[in-house]
Amino acid sequence: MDQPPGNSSLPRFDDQSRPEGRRQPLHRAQVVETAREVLDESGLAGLTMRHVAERLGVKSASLYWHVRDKDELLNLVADAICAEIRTPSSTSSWRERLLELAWEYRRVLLAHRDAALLMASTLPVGPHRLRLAESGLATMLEAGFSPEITARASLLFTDYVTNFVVEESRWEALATTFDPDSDSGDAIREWFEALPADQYPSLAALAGHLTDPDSDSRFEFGAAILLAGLSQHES
Amino acid sequence: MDQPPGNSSLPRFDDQSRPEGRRQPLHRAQVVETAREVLDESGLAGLTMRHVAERLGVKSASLYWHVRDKDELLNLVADAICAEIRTPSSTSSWRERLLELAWEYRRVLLAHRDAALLMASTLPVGPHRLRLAESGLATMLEAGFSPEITARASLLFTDYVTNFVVEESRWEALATTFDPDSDSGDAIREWFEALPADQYPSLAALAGHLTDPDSDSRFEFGAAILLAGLSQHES
DNA sequence: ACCTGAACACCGTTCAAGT
DNA sequence: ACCTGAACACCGTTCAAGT
Repeated sequence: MDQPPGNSSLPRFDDQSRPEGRRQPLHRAQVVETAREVLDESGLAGLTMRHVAERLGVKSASLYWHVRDKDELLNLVADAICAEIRTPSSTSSWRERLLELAWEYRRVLLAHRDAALLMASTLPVGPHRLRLAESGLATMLEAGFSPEITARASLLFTDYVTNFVVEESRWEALATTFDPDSDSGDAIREWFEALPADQYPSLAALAGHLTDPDSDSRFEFGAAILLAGLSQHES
Repeated sequence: MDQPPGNSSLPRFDDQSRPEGRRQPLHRAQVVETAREVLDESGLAGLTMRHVAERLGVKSASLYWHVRDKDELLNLVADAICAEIRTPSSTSSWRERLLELAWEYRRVLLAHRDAALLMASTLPVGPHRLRLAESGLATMLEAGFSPEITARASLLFTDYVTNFVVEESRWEALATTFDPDSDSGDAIREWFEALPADQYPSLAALAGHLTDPDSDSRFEFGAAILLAGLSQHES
């Protein structure tokens, strides 16, 4: 295991303005698309330059002509996934729009294996991820929140969704590891219940709730907390 | 780069109950302590079995006698770091106790390189990390919150702190990469300001606030939002 | 009981060389 | 312009063998 990347550079996404005239500009898009397929099948740990190259019928060294390094490829894949996000219309209240945006973002993250982990490992610098941020910021600015509150709350909200899905996916993977048959995560709950009650009385008592598999409901709960806290700052 | 680990098993931390009589039980603690030193010096990406072994004057294969695998070692290091957390006393209100716990947890995370990333990559199954969770849960239960709200809010709060520090550290590393001299992150702010204003008007306008380097203030803001939202559920 | 040697099956990346 | 061969400098982990 290694550390997530994402700290190396701030790329520009101006690839639509190519030298023109040539007719193999598919190549870079092909690499990204293939990487997305590898991610879906093998997860982030299985997304290696060598596997992507192999699937393209090419040697791994060839990828470095199309892409600066693996970090850039990960950024491109992350942005490609975020292209699926449908930004909410402007007809509803700021609460409804933020809530809709949160559910929509989560939906897309859950649609691709390890997508949340990829977002957490990568800087939000692609056009579609910027579009997601822009949507949240614009919603709050229009609602009359101050620039400072808007900026901070928007980061808070995006990070909430991303990290919720990271934990949600990790929990699901763990539960199926320990309970290959049932999907209820009983083994994990029993582990909490078996904790020494003199040292960890609350943990043992709340084992059932801490391992609650209803992640939709848990997601809604957190989002509601954030929105309620945010209302405090409404102008 | 690889994917964070943490999904492999649910260890028991009962190492104080050893077979007795022998007198080299320092070994495992030595390995963990050395790994913590390597983490502090080289970060999570530099924390490899081979480096830990080398620093101990031993071959990497030897580590596998003391530790099942790297994931277990990471769990032990994570818990060793969390041993530094001083849990707040019970004399104050639930708000004050949760807030104090959050600041204290963040303080410890910031005291060790990549500590937040390590917590995010690892399951909270060690005794000191359980103690941290127990403290938050007990605080809320005593304040009269329902078991369900307590469990969900406590997870929300812990994850908030962890992920805030992950982002905070990432941002700091990025800022010093682009502005080696100044610590103000000017280059990143300018990158946001240079975004096409017709597509990303809010992002460009809020560039200054989005790159605000006052992370103490941003941390306080998020914690206040969570506490305010939580008050809604007070019994 | 503890450690080593040596290997296995991987990584990301570079670079001269081919076409 | 694009790809290959071959290497470099790494990884985590296993396992027979030493002491």
